[in-house]
Amino acid sequence: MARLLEETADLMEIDGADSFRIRSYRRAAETAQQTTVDLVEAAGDTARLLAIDGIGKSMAAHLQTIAATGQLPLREELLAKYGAGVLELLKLPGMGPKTVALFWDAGVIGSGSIDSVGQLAAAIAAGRLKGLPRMGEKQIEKLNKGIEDYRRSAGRFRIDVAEEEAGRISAYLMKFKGIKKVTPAGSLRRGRETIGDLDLLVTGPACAPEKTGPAVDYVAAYPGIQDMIVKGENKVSFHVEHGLQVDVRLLPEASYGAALQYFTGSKAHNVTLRQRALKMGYTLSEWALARLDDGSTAAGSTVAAATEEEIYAALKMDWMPPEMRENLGEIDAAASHDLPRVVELKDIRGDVHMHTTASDGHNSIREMAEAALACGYKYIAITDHSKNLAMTNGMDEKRALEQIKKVHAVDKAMEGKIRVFTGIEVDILADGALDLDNEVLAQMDVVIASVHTRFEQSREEMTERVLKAIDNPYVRILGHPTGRLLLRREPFALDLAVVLKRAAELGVAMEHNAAPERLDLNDRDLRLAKELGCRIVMSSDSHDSRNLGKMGYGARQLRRAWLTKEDVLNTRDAKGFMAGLRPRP
DNA sequence: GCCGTTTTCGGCCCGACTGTTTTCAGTCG
Repeated sequence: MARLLEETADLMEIDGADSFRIRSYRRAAETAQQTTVDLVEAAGDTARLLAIDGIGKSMAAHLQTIAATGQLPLREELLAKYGAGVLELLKLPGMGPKTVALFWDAGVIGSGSIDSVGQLAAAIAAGRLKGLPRMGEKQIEKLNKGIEDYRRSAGRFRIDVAEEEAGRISAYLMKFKGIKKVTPAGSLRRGRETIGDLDLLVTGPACAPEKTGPAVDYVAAYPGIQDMIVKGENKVSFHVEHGLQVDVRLLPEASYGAALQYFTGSKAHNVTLRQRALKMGYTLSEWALARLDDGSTAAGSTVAAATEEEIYAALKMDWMPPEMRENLGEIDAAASHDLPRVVELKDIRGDVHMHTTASDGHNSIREMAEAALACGYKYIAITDHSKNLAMTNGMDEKRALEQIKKVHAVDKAMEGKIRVFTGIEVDILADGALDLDNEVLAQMDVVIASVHTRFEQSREEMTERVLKAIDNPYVRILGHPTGRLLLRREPFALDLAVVLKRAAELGVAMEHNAAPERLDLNDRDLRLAKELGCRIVMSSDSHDSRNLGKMGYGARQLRRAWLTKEDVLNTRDAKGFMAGLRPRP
């Protein structure tokens, strides 16, 4: 639904529709993407749709049409007019709706075509763009480069990959005298699971207005740059390895808070925030929150600019963590001082999903325990794979029982500095049965059940399979519930709401697998899990002692889902954690 | 197309950068 609405908005823009009408479609698309309401189900009840912010009478009817037919007539109509290929054309850098419309009017691209990028490339090669308005030599060259970039563009990047790149660039920038601070903003700061491009804010004396020249030159000399996109007074944009786009912004220290707020976003959060500012007689930009003197100019006196806290305070709001800034109600909550205190990484006291050399891990039980102790944890559970996963050297019943003894030995050897629980990540077989006998599972402290095979099952089969697995009374946690691998493998088909409801009844906890390639459940599904009464356990799923420290990526997803300490079982001490798990039969 | 401590009509966020413009349009975030 989100995709159809978004594409309709794109097409309407090419068609020259009213921009505010277009905005409504985009807003509805965003809502469809983020809501925990099952829109197909809600389509039967118009009042439920109308209750959603940004959904009015027309949009509700559109949603109902999509739910019933899988199509939106307006989109079909515009696609027929301009050709399906224009949607791809819009993704080219520097290519917007006006340019698409220009090319369509000029016959450069045609209706019915699905390869508008190819058509455009051919038109450029044939020199058919010459003479069109705004199509000077440089513009055409830019389009050509845009096509090249697009054809090898990498799209989105995992949060850990983006963070490492940010670290490298920051280290380089900090060597410049006069640069005092480098802060990642944008979706990285908001902790999104994938990042489209990297926003880096830079400040210090070298970033003072009209004196940025040398600093800009230094930024532009970063050795990792593959090609330069933009080099201006306050902004340098370039691509680094794998096509990741980096936007570096230089800002004076006095504006740093305004800039950080602005470039952290999200866009939707900022739009709503600026509307609020206007109502209060202010205007908000990356430079400052300023008084709107007589409405004629924005040159009023500065109200707040140096820190985010003072800007939010001037707007009569509480400051909120960046992870919450998605325009999902946080602005109202901050204004009425009702923001929940979301969980923090330091609240996490134990990690109960990790592997050792007994299956496919790289370290011994003892090494994992020592590393976890160094992370400040009070307890861990050792949860190696079961025999069905032969490629991981998964354990059969006999080895699993031996492993219990080894874990007990290490637990004892740690002398109470850290508790080491026994456990298993037992495979959920294709029919929903578990891979190890109940007699063995009964002896494990932490039984995590996970799907690792036969991802291609139908939604019905997979849902039955998982329901059957969690019905087993020894299962205490459902591991990586949707099985996705970010940017590599889609989640398997599953009626998650049904599973979550049943898990809540049974007392089976949902894992949030914090490994940056999984982050499973995702933020929206975590919200849904909370709404349906599930408890969450966050785990690192470490296969190497060095990965124990990567829990922070998961913590950010929990914060994005507005989860509090109380919602997450492993914020409790060892005793409280075990008491919060499903009781053993 | 949505929405209401300005409003059921008439509003709807803000600025940087680029190219080809001689004062601005288009794109981007």
